[in-house]
Amino acid sequence: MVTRFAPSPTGFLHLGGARTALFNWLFARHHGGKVLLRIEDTDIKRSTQEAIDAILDGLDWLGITFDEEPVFQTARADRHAEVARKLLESGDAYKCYATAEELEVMRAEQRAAKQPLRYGGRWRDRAAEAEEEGKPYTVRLKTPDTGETVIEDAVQGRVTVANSEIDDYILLRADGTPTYMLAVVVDDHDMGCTHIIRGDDHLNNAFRQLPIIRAMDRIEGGWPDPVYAHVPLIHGADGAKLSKRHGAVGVDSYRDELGILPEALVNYLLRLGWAHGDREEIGRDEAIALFSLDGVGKSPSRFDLKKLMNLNGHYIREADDQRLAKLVAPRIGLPVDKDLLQRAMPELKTRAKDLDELAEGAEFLFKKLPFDLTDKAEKLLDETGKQRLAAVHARLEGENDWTIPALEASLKEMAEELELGLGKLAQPLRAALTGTTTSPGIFDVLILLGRAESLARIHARLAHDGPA
RNA sequence: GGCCCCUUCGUCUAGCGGUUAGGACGCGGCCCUUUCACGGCUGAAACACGGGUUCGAUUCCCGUAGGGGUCACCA
Repeated sequence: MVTRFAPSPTGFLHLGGARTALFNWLFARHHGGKVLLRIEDTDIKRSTQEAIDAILDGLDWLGITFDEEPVFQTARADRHAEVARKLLESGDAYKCYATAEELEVMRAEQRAAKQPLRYGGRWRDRAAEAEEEGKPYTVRLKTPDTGETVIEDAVQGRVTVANSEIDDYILLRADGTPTYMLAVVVDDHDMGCTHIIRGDDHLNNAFRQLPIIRAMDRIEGGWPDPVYAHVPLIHGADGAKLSKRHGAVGVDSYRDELGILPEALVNYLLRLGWAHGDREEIGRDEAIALFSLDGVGKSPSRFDLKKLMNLNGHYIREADDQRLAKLVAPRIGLPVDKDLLQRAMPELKTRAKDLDELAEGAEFLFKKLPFDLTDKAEKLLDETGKQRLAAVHARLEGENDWTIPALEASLKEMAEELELGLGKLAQPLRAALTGTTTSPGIFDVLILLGRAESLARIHARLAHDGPA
């Protein structure tokens, strides 16, 4: 059992591609088979090394690994041409001398006449004529023109297309290079792929590719039909195929710009178009255990950032503190004490849905006096706020047991004496300590900052003659 | 336009002839509470429409409508 992911390197790793890769990977792992990677770089003009690196990098980040070295399609051009030649020799393909310009004119006429756009087989039954000798030609597949082709798709079910709908398309370009349509089929065969799991934008292609497979099976044998599984596409919020205009579509921007954890994206992508009863939060190992093509739905799904974010919050809460500290540190615009950051993590991580929010929440730890307060925090330190802060300061100065239970007992007692809610003391204190109105529990903040720093920050506020 | 596919709350989905149509995100309320979160409870919210088949259709069949995909010497 062999599956494969076959991206064309014309950009970053697209979300849709990532999900296709994930499904192939899960399917293979579930069945104890192999997943292979093939880079479809036959479009030399659009393929770049950066794109290849970006795709490899994205897959690696998601933890999608392959069982063999990647196959580069361009390196196999000779083999593709060889298959084309066999098809030519057997009469399953023929030489076509029509030029690109002629064909464009033909299509324009068909469009104008509202006819279906077809090649029509103008060179199909003409043996290469003498006068064409030496002229450039393309090699076209001679597809059957009667009957119909049926595919039992593992996701889409039975799909039937009349053979008359299938055009004689080009296998080899005039310069002798293979087209995608030929290359995929040959490579899938040579790589031993048994299951083709891909986006359903390829469903129509399957009907065009099958004739090559069947012809080769007739010619040399050993070319069985693969099992096809065409997975519905991911759409944007507007219901159209996900593209650049929908904003972030590369997995790298989810990592770098949105601060998403790979396990969150994997879980989200898994649930987009696939389900196993009511299960929502599914880790990697469990995904392997549960995955099957039966669970893949037939309708396209829309990408919902809110839900991804929610899942991300879940995985942040579950993530190891040391790992989080490492990921968050570079996102804080201040020199960071990694140790302190890690110690604070249990309190910080319940309050963030992405790594930037986490960084934002951690910022107060690393501020240096004097620092500014947010407007809301400033308002908490009005006359009464300052009075209460002064009282708290006095109380804390006399506190030698700097632990959560002791500080909590102390301030609660104080609040009772003053007949105030604890919040009346905690909020001004929070403002002075963190410069903001939201933070982890006030006693956690006191402990994290430590006695000296806490008292210094309070003192700085009391000494400060700012507005209000 | 031809061909192919799809259609359950706003979104992701469960359902595979008989259910008070379930869960999750988001949204509202309540609880917890030192803020913000987390967590718990709770509410509003869906079977596109029309015909069949059937004792009975969300479920099966056929239309209609809507959406999507695809029609290159791109992949």
